[in-house]
Amino acid sequence: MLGISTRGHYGLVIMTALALEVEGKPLSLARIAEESGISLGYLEQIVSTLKENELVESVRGAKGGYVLGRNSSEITALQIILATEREIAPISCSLQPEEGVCCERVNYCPTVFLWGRLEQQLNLALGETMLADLARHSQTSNQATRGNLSVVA
Amino acid sequence: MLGISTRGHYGLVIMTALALEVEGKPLSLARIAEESGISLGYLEQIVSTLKENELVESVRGAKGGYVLGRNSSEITALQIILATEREIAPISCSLQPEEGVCCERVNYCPTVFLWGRLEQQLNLALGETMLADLARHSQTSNQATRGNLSVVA
DNA sequence: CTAATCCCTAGAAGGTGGCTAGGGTATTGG
DNA sequence: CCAATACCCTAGCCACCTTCTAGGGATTAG
Repeated sequence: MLGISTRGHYGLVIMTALALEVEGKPLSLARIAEESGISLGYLEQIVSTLKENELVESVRGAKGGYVLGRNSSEITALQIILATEREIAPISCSLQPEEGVCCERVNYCPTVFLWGRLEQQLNLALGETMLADLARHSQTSNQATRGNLSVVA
Repeated sequence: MLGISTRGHYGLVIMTALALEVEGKPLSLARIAEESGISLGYLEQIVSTLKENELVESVRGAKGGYVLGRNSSEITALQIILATEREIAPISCSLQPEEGVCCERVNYCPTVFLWGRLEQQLNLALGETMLADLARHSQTSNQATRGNLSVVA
C-alpha cells in the first residue's frame, strides 16, 4: 500500500479552502469542518503543523480564522504534504533498522536503488504542483456537472 | 507517510534473490529466510501471491524451491509491488468513501487531480525499473566496500 | 522411508493512524 | 465590560491492519 494518510489529505483540503477564499479574509476552521465533514478537533491538530511551517497565518478572536502564509502560486503540494505528514518515505529499509546500517546481512538490497528513483519522481510531481493549480482545478471540477466527474477508485 | 509495506519490500527481496541465482536452479525459501533474517512463514505468504501472478514458479519436494516465472529483464518492479502489496494508491478520497462518489459535500477536492499526477509518475518509475536492474545494482553495491555504501535515512 | 520443501489457514500481537475530550487563551462586537 | 467566537494545546482511547507465529498438510529426491 502506497498511501498518503488523512493528515496530508486534510492538509491539502484546508489549504485549498483557504486559497479559494477572498485574499486577506480569514476563514475559520469551524467553517471548513462544516463543509468537509472533518471533525474540528482533528483539523486543529493538522493546521497547527501548517502554521509551524509558515504555510498559514492565524487570526485569533471573533471573526478570526486562517489565511495563507503566502501566495497560493508560491506554495507547492510537496510543502503541504511534508508539513502535515510525519514522514514521507516510499521505502525505508526494514531489514536492519540499526543506526546507519542498511541490509548488513543480505547481499542484495533492492531498496536503496528503487527509493532513489521514487523519491525523484515524487518530488518532481509534488514539487511542481502549486496550490494555485489545486485551487483552480477544484473550481473547474465544481462547475462541471456532477455526473461527468471522472472518479478514481 | 508515503510508504510501501514490508510485503512489497520482501517481495522485491525474494525476486532479487531469485534473479541472482543460476537460471533454472530452484532457490528455497529457507535459504532466503536464513540470509535475510525474514521469517520463513512470512516469506511463504508473500511468495504465494507472487506465484498467483505467475512471477515465480514453484518446484516442490526436496531440493525444490522457486524459480523466476520469466526472464528478469521482462519483470518490472511495478508488477512485483502490485502482486505483493494489497493496494497501491497514493491517495484515496477519504472524505466520502461511498460507492463511486467522491467528495460530494465539499466543493473542493484536491485529491483527484494530484492522484492523477502521482499515479503517472509512480507507474513510470516503477514500470521502467526491471528486476534485472535491481539485481545488477545489488551485485555492484555488494562488490563495493561496506563503508562506502550510501545509506538512506 | 525420510528429510526437505512447498502449501494453506487461523489467529496472536503490536503499532499506529484517526479521532475525541476537555481544557485553555486571545480578540472582538455589542 | 463581557460573552461569544475562535485559536491553541495535550492526553489518551480505539479500532484497524500489518506483521508475524503456529501448526498442520502435500509432494518429491535420494
